[in-house]
Amino acid sequence: MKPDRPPTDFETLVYQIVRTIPKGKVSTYGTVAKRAGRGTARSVGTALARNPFAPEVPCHRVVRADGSLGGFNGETEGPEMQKKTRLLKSEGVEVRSGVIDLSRFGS
DNA sequence: GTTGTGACGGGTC
DNA sequence: CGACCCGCCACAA
Repeated sequence: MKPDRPPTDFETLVYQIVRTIPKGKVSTYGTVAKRAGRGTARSVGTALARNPFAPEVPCHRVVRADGSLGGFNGETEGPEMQKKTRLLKSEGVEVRSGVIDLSRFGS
């Protein structure tokens, strides 16, 4: 199991930015990093991985730069669609083969 | 202070 | 196309 650790300033900053993502849209780790003005996609991914505010911070709205879902949920075309992907679609994001059209949903 | 890891990104093979 | 490599920054040991 992964022991919980108190979030640092950088992580809190990332959570705050991700939390501002409008429904039906998605952002990328690189974009969030740019918004944070600190770190890069690597650090943002690590921060979201430790996201202690699961329902509060829509980490599922954050995807990779290529439109791939990322580590939170990769395979969507299986017999049972993952919850996060389904939720993403519920938000109005078109997820095709585990890939999102950033051309339309990239905030 | 140094090393290793990670929900990434872009480039190269 | 996919697979592989290096570089990036933040965090833990």
